[in-house]
Amino acid sequence: MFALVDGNNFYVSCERVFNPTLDEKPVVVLSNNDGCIISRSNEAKALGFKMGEPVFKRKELIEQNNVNVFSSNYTLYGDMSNRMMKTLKEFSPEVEVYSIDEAFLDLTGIQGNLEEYGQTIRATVYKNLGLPVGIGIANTKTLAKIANKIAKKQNGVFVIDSERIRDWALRNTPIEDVWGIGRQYAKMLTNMGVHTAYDFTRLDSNWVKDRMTVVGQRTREELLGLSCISLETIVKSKKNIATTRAFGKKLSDINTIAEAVATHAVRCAEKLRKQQSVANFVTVFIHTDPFNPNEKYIYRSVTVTMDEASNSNPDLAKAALAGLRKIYIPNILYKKTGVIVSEISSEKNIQGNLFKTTDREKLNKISKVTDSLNAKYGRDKLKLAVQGNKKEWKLKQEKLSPCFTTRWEDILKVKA
DNA sequence: TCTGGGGTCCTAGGACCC
DNA sequence: TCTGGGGTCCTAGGACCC
Repeated sequence: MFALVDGNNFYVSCERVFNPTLDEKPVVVLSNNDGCIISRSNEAKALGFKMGEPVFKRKELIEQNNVNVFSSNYTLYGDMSNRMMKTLKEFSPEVEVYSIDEAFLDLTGIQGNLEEYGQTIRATVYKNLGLPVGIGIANTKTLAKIANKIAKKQNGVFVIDSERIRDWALRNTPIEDVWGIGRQYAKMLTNMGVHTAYDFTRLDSNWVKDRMTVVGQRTREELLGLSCISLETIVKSKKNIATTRAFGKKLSDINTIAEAVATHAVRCAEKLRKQQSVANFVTVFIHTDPFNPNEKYIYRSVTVTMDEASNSNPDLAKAALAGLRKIYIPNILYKKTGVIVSEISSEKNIQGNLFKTTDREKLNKISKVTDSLNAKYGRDKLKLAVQGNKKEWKLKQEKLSPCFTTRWEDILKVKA
């Protein structure tokens, strides 16, 4: 049996933990650059705020209802997430951290009533962290997802442990709510009269494979109660790593854009080092505002191959900046840039370059010192000169809450 | 004025090999 | 009329997830 534990309105709930005056009030959390609404309290959902909506389109609704608005504070949410996962690991030896707010637990061998066990998990997470979660339990991950959705509408825990309940759950799950059925497939299926998860299971298996590949076929099997997707408890190293951001305002000057590109490249290097990998390719892209109908949309990108795979800040920044110079066109207002590294392999066995003698020892030492200083004194305390100081490209974060759990100055003060 | 930022997997088709 | 029969590798594009 699998349990899917999922934080309710996770980002909003994290904000509420440290600011109880937000309880029972409409709250929304925005995406980077304060662009879209990406987390909503139940009260905000009731007011009609939609997931992913651009916030500027709902200014009025926000003001009329005194909605509390926050920039996203990933430092806080990430730390709360780690703490939540730690608590969950007390309840199962096998935990797959599926996303920042979700985890699958292997409940094989748990004695006694699973519904009660779920309620105990819920209560413990709430006691330890103040975060509300919903828990779905079933014998396949896809069914656990469905159970989780039902749990949130009921008392927080729902168990699918009989054919009768499975049947009922499938008949009451709209096809677009099934894990693995996205917008395109939902549209196609609805047009054919497939409206619920139950309808989907009635389709011919080969027909499903023809039109939705083996992935769709697996989803169907999982809904039927045949487990095809196993628990993945080992964190796999990433095959691509990206750092991309829109600018706070549109930019044209190459030097300012270069600061952003160098900083994104350094961020990629840090992520590589964290998983003990090196990358061979560095892709840089830059584009104008895709939403402005009055200007031509321009998107340019290039992939630079480095002489040797690397994870050092200067190597990646150098490659990324060389790429930027290739694609940059002057006198254009750009909106966003990003760096993506790929062809990732282990840092333990790097393929050397015959014509280059890299002092890798030295580079690694520099990286170690840089990482430890920055861990202690804050991100980018030690940085490359090309990363600049002006931060003109930085994103908007006008409504950021403090980093309550990760920064000494931000610790909550209580008056007694 | 204003619209996020990450990832993964699968398949078809083309280029190439013998 | 009729045009072999295997393979591999790579890429682009499309689907999905949070």
